[in-house]
Amino acid sequence: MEQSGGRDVVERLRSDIVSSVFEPETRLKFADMTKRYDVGIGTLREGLSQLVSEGFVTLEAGKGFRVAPVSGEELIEITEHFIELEKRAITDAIAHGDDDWESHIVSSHHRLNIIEKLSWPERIERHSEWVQRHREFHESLVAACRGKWLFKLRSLMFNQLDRYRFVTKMAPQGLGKEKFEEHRQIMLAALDRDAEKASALIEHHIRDTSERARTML
Amino acid sequence: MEQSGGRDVVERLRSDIVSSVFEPETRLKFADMTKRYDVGIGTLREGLSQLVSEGFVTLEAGKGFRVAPVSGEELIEITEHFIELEKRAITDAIAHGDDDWESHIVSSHHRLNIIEKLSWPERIERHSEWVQRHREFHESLVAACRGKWLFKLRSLMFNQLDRYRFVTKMAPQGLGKEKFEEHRQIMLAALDRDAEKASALIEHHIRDTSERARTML
DNA sequence: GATAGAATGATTTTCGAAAATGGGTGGAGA
DNA sequence: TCTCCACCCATTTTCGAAAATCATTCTATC
Repeated sequence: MEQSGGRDVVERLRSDIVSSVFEPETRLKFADMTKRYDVGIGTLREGLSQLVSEGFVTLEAGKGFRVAPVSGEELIEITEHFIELEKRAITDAIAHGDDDWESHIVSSHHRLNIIEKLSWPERIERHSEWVQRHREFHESLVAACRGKWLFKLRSLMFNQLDRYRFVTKMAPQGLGKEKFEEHRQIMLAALDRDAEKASALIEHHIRDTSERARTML
Repeated sequence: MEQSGGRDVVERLRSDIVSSVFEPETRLKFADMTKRYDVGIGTLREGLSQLVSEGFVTLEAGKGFRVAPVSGEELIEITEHFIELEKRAITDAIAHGDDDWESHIVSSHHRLNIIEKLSWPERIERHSEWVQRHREFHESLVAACRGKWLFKLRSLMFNQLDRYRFVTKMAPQGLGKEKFEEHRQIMLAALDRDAEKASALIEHHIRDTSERARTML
């Protein structure tokens, strides 16, 4: 089998930062990183550099890379930006989505469901998979929106929220069941082409999650 | 004198793309680029990679980097996003700006003025400087906005607009004088703490420029 | 004892050579 | 004539060694 190759080192890095494998403000030294991810210095540098643009990492000239800090203030700001962008995106997607769009929503929701139905220990075991599928589900909802930049910007904000969502995932279960139902409701509203309802549901879904995250920060 | 060092290779690259030194869709080969910018392959790759996140360059795995395409549709979308973000940013800046904020607006406007007052041939001669000072002026207006991400996102959109602004700059003069006055009006509204007026002026300023650019595309 | 400066070690940053990949040409077989 | 495959060249992508930079400790001098 072909080894990782090193093309998805960015994803692994982002995943590790989101999962707090590296805590905020931690220095990311090349000596350690190259061993951990089994790639060369140059490749790693390119990856880190990309994460700087995404806001996960900071770069101080001459001092190297660090994991970007987190704060309640920033969480609030990111949440508001995301909600704003997402509402516009889903409204447009609902207006212009075709059959492929609908079917992809259904399939990605199903994939998310499979993990969300698992027992608690199994679920945290496969947490990185959950992150991936959760991202894909929300992405599928707005996939049909024209507006390349609208999509880019909302994805930027969504990825940032992943960092903060993580803290709520490690908390005692109970909120899982709620979110489970919320996802279903959002899907149904989208398939029903009810933009108003889908927007409202998403707004509540996101804002509620962020609120909980903020209290746990 | 110390040679370039290679830390601002990103700015030179962006500047060359904005100025259409490399036309859209052009392949950016490392062999040529390393000679042109006098930096190594790795450094260049890191720079290109950053421009991918900013949307100036595209990267197809295995096929290398290309200058991102331009289109009237994208111009419209970028314009609307920028106006939306900029209005929020300037409103917040006007509400919270201090004396330093004001004085920096005045000084950067002055620096822009110096170039805008020049004769036509001199002005296109120093076009890259104009781009820089124009950016700094608009940036100074919103510098006091809290909201790190609001600032980031609006800057992303502003940089994209630079590409499209360029086509209008090469057109026969006449619009120069108008923009000259518009910049002054915007500055006065900001110093007067009139958020409504400043927002309206900026909206018109940007939308008008984009409209002209679109007809010339 | 305090401070500046030099020397040392750790880490980042740069760079070009080597490996991997893609595109294109030509020739053999049908 | 057309298709397929093997080869070759151009280009990208990866990688680690060498140079540059930053932080720290040690020493000499006031």
